[in-house]
Amino acid sequence: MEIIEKKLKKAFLEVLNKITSHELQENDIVIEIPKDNNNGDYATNVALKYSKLFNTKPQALALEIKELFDYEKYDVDSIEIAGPGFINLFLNKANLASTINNIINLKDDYGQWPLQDHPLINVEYVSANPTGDLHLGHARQASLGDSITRLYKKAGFKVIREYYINDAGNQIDNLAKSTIVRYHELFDIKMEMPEDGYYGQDIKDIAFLIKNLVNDQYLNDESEEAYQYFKQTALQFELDKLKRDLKDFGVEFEIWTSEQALYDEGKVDVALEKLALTNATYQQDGAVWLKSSAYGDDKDRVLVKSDGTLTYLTPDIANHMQKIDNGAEYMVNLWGADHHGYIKRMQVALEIFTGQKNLLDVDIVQMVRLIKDGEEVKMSKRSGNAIGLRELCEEVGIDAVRYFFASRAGSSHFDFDLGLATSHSNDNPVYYAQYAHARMCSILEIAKEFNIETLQAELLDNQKEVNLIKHLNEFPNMVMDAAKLRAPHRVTNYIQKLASLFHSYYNECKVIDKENMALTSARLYLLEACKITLANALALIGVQALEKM
RNA sequence: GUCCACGUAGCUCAGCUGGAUAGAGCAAUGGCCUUCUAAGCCAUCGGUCAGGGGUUCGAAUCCCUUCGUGGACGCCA
Repeated sequence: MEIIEKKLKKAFLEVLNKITSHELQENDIVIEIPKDNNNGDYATNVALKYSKLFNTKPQALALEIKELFDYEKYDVDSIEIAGPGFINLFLNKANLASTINNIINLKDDYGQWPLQDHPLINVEYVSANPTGDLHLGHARQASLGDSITRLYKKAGFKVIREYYINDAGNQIDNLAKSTIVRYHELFDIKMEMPEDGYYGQDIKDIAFLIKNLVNDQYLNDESEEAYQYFKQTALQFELDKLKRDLKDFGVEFEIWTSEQALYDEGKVDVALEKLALTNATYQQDGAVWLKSSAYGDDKDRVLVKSDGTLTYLTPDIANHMQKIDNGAEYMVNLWGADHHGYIKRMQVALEIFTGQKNLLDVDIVQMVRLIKDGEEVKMSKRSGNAIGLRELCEEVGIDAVRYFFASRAGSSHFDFDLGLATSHSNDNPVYYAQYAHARMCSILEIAKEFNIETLQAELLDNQKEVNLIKHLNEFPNMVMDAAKLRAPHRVTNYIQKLASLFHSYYNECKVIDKENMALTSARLYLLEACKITLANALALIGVQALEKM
């Protein structure tokens, strides 16, 4: 893959190393596309950045670079020095033609980087308790997590997607108890809900299902068998619902790790034993503690409670150890903001285990506030009628929800205005991008019967055409940057810009001109390249590229 | 109280590994369909980048500090 920026970096590196003996690397050179076309097709600040290092003035250094630059080799028409010492490049058209041909040849693979020499990355996200419906925070995590893993793959990283199911612990007992209460209600028997009971409609649905299956068989049955039946049935129901909702949302996982299975397979015990061997644990007040404070945590953490049961941390450590056993060499977790304080202890636990730091990065995804009529809609577990992922998709549409969540950095607080998203759904940015794609398809459809001539890129001399090509050319770089930063909103920014450049071009230039097939052909090549790139970008965030609207 | 994140246009947010005049969408105002899809385009309006200091050729961006918002500070998960 020949990228113009990369070529130019090499070019400047060559020149700079001629001027001085300082050993600069390719990464030391920054090539950017100026906002103003008058400042060239590309620009660099190397003269400003390194004049001090070279013991000269920016302007003088820039002038020297200009003299030594190999114009022919790099298809550069001219260089201008501007402002305090910016070096602005004006490209020759040969560069633009190669961009278009390259995209059309690669098609779906445009933007795909070769497999990187980088460890296998495990990305865990959503991991909501199987005790109710997915809420908007989960939806945001699902959208971001899925887009991040798609970006990783496009950037050439090996990645595995994981959902950790908390199917053990108090919340599952509360699920079972809540189901039992609802089941009895169906026979007009009033029972007391557990303190942290679940009040959602889904629990009533499970109770109804159980009634249909076993009728009154488990009424007032306090046996372990009956309890296990309620628990397992409810769990299975919730899990199936989770998987279905996520799949409908376009979000899938290679691995579903069961917390209970970690217990059953003895992996939690093994983790505890291994930790004990490192001398990083101690006994106090009848509990087993992890010496996490010695590694930068605020305080030590309990692993085994004095009643013999485990804290949430312990099986989660086993979970992360299993990831490593399964080949993960780098791990990323997306957690809700309420788990913020939990990051350090997990990183510490992994450090104690492996002796390595920086194995795990945790990205915090801030909560989503739902706004309706200018006021926050309070989500109450008790009321059981909160708006979740499924309801939101039904009202707004999957593409719009995915786009909306992908377009905002997870670290920022996010108010989701339901009124805006529903009543003004036609103004949603996702339609803007999809409409651009549909328009491109429409023209290409009409032009299907034409006899297309070979590409003469020099005919594409309209400024808007040049801007489009330059933006298309940036796609692979955007993919790599967005992947490394785990920032899917860079993709939506890219999409908005591409759609905007295209819509603007569309209104200024008519693509099809039967009197001038050479120009028409050139524009059709450009259009095809735009369509491929836009579709590839939309695929990164799981949004459909519509052919018709 | 301690720790972390965030604070950019009326609203929701980009820009933050320092660069040229701070951007987009929505909202507001005025134009553009006998012409490849008007879910579009063009123009206008809109900013003390929370406040204050510092670092330097240059700061929304990096550092310090004050204020504000959210979150975390369990032998809950």
